[in-house]
Amino acid sequence: MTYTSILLRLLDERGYIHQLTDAEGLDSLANAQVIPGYIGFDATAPSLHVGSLVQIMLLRRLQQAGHKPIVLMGGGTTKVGDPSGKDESRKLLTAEAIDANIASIRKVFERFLTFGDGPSDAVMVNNDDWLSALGYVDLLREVGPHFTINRMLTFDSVKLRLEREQPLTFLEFNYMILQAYDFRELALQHGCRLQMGGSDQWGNIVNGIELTRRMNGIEVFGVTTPLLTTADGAKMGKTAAGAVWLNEDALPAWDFWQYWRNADDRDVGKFLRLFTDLPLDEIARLEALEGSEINAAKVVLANEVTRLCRGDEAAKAAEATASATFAGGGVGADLPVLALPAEGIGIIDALVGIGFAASRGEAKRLVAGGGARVDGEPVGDEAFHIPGGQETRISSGKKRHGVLRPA
RNA sequence: GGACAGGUGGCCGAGUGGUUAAAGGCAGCAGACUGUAAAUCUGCCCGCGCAAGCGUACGCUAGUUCGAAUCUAGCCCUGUCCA
Repeated sequence: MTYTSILLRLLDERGYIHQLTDAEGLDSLANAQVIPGYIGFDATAPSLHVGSLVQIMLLRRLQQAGHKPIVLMGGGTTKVGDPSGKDESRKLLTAEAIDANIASIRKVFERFLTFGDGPSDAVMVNNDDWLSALGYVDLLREVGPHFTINRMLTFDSVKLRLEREQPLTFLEFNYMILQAYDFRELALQHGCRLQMGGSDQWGNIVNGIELTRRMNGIEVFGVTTPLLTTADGAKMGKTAAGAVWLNEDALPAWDFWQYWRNADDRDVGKFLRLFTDLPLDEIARLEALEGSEINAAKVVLANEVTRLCRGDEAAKAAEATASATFAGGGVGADLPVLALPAEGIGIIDALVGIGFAASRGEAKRLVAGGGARVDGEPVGDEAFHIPGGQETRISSGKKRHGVLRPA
């Protein structure tokens, strides 16, 4: 359908919409009022990673369209221990750890959203505030009658596990009820009318909509985003170094920038639309670049995403490092640095010390395989000694570079 | 509580007494080709050691054996069915 509201047009043309519960209803509501809308986030780690970036940008778009983003932190659900990660039971986090995680995660949201008291200013809430106060019997009486086991069993999240004969605990089974309860609570407390989330959240969102209507007669809406994978089918956000964290202290800006710079050709347009504020005609131009020219578009992508998430300076520094390192064959300021002792250092120790190899064995294999370079020259001898006294460039493969600098 | 089937390296999954640091696949790393892309081909892929080798490792704990991922007992966990 053709949307008339600024919000849905914006979301549609930039590729955020996978499913809508009631497109027309939401469209006309968006024309009529400022919609408070929320997305829930985990508080299991001190930083979110790239996998959550679509949702964060979605809240940003909501605000750009004049509506009110609500960031729901799952402090209460995290307390129980998020069971969604298959069979391994996670360590339960202490309340203090969860609060610290939330504070840390908030720093990233402050870059993407404007917080405050105004009508379209963002707010952050914690479901611990209401979930922890719930009594079990009260919850059962209040919410229990609105869910049938029959229907709960039909949800994909449940059905798949049963079909595969994988464990599904009662805790997990109840998770959807708590999430549904969140939506109703936000509708009452904040006038929230919209929940957004990944496509895997569809069931939970629908439950929340049902529950809110049944208990309070309020009509609320849901939007899901497509499941984001890279063009070769992998989940987003994994690299050699591990997850691509959004927080600066969890992943240096240089590595963050590199992640985007190395995007698959086929993903460039999609990423530009989802993760940057560039106008669509500009994106269309960049996306149309062919052959090696697309690399220019990747640099723009890396710059823009890094700027949003880490700030302008970080983005500029990363780009400068990239051109010095790759185009100039020199060393950029953002590269990792290892102190070079006056007497020099062995190649193996250097590789391990700077973090290019996790163990000495791995470093040796790297050297044996021809992947280790010193000042651009391949080193094939694991006994190779790097002399001290002068700044030296060390590399693992063609992409990971570092600097040995005299102490 | 009972019967049966299971628990193997980041993941999946072979392996029923020595030749098993454990097939194969996926993921990952590196090389070649390129454009810091993809695809393809090649090599690597527990730790320490230059090496011989040593240390860890097949749910946990005790045993049998010259020798165990493989056999025995107990325990823990998961699934299916029964109560």
